[in-house]
Amino acid sequence: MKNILFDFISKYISLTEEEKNVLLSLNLFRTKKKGATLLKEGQKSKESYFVLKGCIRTYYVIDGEEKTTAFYTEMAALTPPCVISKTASEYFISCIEDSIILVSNTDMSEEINSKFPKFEIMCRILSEELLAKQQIDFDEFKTSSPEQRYLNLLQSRPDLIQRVPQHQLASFLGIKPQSLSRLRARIMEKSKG
Amino acid sequence: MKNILFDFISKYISLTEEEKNVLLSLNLFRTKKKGATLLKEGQKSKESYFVLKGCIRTYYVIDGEEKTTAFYTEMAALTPPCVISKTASEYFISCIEDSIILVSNTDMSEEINSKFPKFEIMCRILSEELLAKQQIDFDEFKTSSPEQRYLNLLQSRPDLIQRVPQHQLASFLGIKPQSLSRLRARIMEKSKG
DNA sequence: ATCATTTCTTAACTTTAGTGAACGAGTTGT
DNA sequence: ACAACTCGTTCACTAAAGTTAAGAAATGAT
Repeated sequence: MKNILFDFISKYISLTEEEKNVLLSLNLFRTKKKGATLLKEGQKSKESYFVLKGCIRTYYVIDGEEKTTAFYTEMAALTPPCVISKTASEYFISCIEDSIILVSNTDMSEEINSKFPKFEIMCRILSEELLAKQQIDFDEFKTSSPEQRYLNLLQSRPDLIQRVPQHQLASFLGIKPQSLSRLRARIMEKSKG
Repeated sequence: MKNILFDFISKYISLTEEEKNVLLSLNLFRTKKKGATLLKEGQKSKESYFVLKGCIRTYYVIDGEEKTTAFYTEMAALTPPCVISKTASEYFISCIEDSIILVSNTDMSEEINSKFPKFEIMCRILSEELLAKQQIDFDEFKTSSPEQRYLNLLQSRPDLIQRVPQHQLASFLGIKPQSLSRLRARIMEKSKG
């Protein structure tokens, strides 16, 4: 697990052994069971997450229905909007699989950032990259039909289709589970005929 | 114009008069005519933008058709994904109105950030905030129908409906111009009957 | 192992978006 | 002033997603 973390960090900054030890001494790794909840709607939180192994999802409950909007798998980082805005969370976060998550909190991060300006720089670069990546994803979503979105997902994150329940995939694609079933049948039909 | 910039910055960090002067001495303000292009598809760029006055849009050309995905108005910042990934741009940026834009470039920003760690912190916070805000927008988009999206926009950015052409608004909402016309007629009908 | 629950698929029907075409209003360029 | 465009709207038609309901398959709990 340590290696996954340090491999990730090394893409942005280089750490000395001492710095690595400081990080490890904070004991941030958590193992979570499938189905475990990390954050609930209405809750306040200062926690950010980094997925070392497994898969977590964010979902809203709207009119009693779960609407899954994002999946985070290995090497993905998530700071919920409520942590930034210091307001109550509008959504839930839970584990889709047994997972190992690095959980950090804002106060601790601020402290580390002020002690090690390197981290401040990493956080800035990481945020910029995530923002750019999300802009592209959002644009792709806006400019595609549900069917194209599904085909794109098949290309870009084929693992998700395997490890995530269909009804959660559906709302991730912005449609109902029945529509996803139908759309998949339609695609199969096309590739046959 | 200076005031708009410094008011914006003051939300994140406080600047001394000297620091303000350093910023102004860089001469970053640009006035642009309606229709002027800031970035073209296929082009490489190191420029980031901050809108002081006016409105700019990002759009793709897909199968010969313009697909507008975002609008940036007063006090909005934009670093195109291609600047972060150092690749050729996938989209265009142009002015919808006569605008005053602050244009900065990566090399200059890096230099300022290393000289004034304050700016590094501001950039990190700003990126985190924009990321959080965009996550919410994306989630809202995914969980809404086109009609709901239009009604939301009417609430959250009523000025856009006035200052932006309908067909650009349509692709921003993820639909065709004809569908937006129809959808608006439908809403009018409902509020009457 | 069995029962209960959840998940996925299918189907029929309704609603809405996409498509192609036409029209009038407003703009631009000459 | 005129022609050429662009833009927004409307219409008829097609295609696809939402809705409601039912049943099969998979999962979980006792």
